[in-house]
Amino acid sequence: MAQHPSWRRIDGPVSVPTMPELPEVETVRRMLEASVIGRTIERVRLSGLRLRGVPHAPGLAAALRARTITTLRRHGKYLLIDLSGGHTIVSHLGMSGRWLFFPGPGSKRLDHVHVRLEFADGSRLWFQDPRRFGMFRLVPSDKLHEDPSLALLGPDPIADPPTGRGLAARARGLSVRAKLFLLDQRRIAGIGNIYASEILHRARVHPARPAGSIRPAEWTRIARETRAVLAEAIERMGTTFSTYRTLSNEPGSYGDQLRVYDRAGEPCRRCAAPVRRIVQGQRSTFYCAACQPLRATRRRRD
DNA sequence: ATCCTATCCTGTAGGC
DNA sequence: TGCCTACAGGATAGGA
Repeated sequence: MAQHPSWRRIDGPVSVPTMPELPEVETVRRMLEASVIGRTIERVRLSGLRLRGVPHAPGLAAALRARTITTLRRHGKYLLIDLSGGHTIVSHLGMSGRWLFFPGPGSKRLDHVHVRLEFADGSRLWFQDPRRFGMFRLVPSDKLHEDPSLALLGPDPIADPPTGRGLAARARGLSVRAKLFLLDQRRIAGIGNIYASEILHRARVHPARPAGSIRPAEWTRIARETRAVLAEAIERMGTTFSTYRTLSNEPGSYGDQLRVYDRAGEPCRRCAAPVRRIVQGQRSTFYCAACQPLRATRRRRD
């Protein structure tokens, strides 16, 4: 995959696109990797507000201080920031979380910043999250597998690309609907509401199909489109809606590629039938009734 | 096993 | 122009 220019080291204030699903978190990971590896935390300021309804652990600031960032990893939508001394920051962007990196010293007035890390050279890394659905926790690195949020996660589809055979095996006998199957982080980690609709549209599988009724050839398409959609979205630095943009940071451009998401009533890009919106699990699903029949039909080519 | 609802939150868009 | 309300959704707990 071609190295995107924005993944190089950044010289201006940096933040990253949302809405955060796997491709957006991977974009964050790559951008931070280019900026913060090897930096040592000198000062820590916390907002004191709860994230995801949970207060910061006592001693969090002290535990972060004097630690050096060694590695940035990702599993699904979780970003893992390894520190010297054997601890790892487990972070999740929730709905509105953002990481911001400022290469130089200075002060900036900004609302909803919950964690401010200042490095020895004056550069700064901030975690901002207006809606506070996000997560920022420090966990012993050797206990990550016991972490309640991480322990149950399914395979990451980038590290461990799904196959039709594998998905079909996991879906055998299940009545859960296709869209909710893809959304369930215990089955596959990283697919959110936008990409679930996109994957099923490209795979031509109706979102309300019971997972156990989906045929092997259809699972093969779902697996292939999962890999393709995620790879293309990462290439384009994710999906960004118009509200989000910063000075030196391009927004993700995958939004231009969306075929059904948020396009209710607009023509399907494949067959021009109007895109439909339904609600599954209290959230919107978008699909094309013509391209994604509710009943499996015989097709010329799969 | 699965479904449903509620919870946590604020910014945005729509109606009037 | 401003006020009000509905809506957006990731993870998770609890009840059916």
